[in-house]
Amino acid sequence: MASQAEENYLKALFTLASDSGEIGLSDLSEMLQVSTPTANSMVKNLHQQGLVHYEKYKPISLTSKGKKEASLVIRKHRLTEMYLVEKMGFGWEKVHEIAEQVEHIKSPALFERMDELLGHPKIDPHGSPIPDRNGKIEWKSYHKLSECKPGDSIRLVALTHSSDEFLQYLNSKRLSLGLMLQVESVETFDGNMAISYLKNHREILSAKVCEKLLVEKE
Amino acid sequence: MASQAEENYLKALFTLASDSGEIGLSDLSEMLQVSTPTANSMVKNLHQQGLVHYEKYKPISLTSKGKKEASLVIRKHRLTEMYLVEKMGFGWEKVHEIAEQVEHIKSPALFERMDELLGHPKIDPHGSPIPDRNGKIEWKSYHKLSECKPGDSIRLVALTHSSDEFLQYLNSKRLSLGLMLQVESVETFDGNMAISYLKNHREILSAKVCEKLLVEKE
DNA sequence: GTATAAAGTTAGATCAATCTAAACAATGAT
DNA sequence: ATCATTGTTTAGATTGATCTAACTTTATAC
Ligand SMILES: [Mn+2]
Ligand SMILES: [Mn+2]
Ligand SMILES: [Mn+2]
Ligand SMILES: [Mn+2]
Repeated sequence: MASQAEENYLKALFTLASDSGEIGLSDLSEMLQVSTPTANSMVKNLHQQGLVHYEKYKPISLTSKGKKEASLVIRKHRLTEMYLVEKMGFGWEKVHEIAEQVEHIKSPALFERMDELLGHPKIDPHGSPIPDRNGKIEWKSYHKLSECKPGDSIRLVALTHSSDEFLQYLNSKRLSLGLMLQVESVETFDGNMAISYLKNHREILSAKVCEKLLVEKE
Repeated sequence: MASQAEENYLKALFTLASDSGEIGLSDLSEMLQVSTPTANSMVKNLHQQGLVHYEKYKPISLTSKGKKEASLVIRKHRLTEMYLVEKMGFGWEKVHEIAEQVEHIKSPALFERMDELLGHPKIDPHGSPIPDRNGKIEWKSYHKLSECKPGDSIRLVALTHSSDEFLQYLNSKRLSLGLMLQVESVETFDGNMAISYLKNHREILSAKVCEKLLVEKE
């Protein structure tokens, strides 16, 4: 059974693989806030276990076994976040830290029960897909709000990143997933967008923010 | 912050203190399934932290600081068990193993929320008291079923031990906490007791079982 | 009271996960 | 092609939690 540390490395590798191209040791060590030698020795360990492809000085990647293991940890993480929000009333900005710990609990029954009680949710509170029991992920191709044009009416469905601060910021603007947004105008100079939503809300969102908001055309 | 291992030692020491007299290293090492030298070095470590009283070759005991810490871990354990049973539908025989892990999660908010959602329960699914936020425990003085006499009508309120097997056994006899029991007869030779309950259930319980069932006179 | 048994301690090793310092390899800029 | 920068690896140490083997102290039994 993978240790807590091993599970965190697998998860980090999976995430890095999905949002960048080649993974270097330094990416991994930075993401996990450990030194490169630490990451290096853990990668060797995971290699021994057949979970990562590794050759000296080459980029790192997960084997299919590794991908599956990683997906299952991510499944536990996201089910937990969803459970904390839906069943325990936590705000979406509070749940990541807790899930980071709960994801390591060894009890298939616990996560199966969360899944059932939640009605087999497909996404977590930040709009990220929840892998199924076999580690399969249904990738949706969403658009960034920043790519929308004036007049577009779209639904906010997910976030590309969900730091505490970003979530707090969205809270302060009353922005939440599922919301319909109207793009009023786009400033070509800096990419600022004016959007309106919820009857009488109107906000100017920076390009930096719009890049992180994923939307779906109805 | 106490590590997972440290928390387990504190909890073991607390439990040993409440159900035996003097605590020897061997009791501790046996309870935690580690070697005596391992327990010995951990006890020294906890002593350094002011959590246990320790002098070479003398019995071990928790300091008041240690007792409080231990109680708070037990609080987390029992709240978790209660939450799993009441809110997630687990059987009382399934929850100990999960709680053994969840009790180490560092998130006061998680346990506060469990407590609220449960309506600040005073006892866990096995009838053991849940310490309050300050680690205070309300000790109830229950009677053992084995001390009851024919004709007694009492309520089953707690268990002195709750191993998986014992809980399964109780399940098979449809015995659960809160139930009213009538003592029909007691066999003086071996202490076997005939009890009736739930309209039409009638069972002979061994002395071994009756010792582990705690009851309250209405 | 001494011998034996039980319980506790010390010493020394291991293993996972981490670190720093130093050496080495690949890249890419002149 | 050379060299500097960047990224990777090795070496060696540390810390927490564990172990076994050997030794010491305390308790128990004749
Ligand atoms: Mn998360
Ligand atoms: Mn984690
Ligand atoms: Mn328990
Ligand atoms: Mn535990």
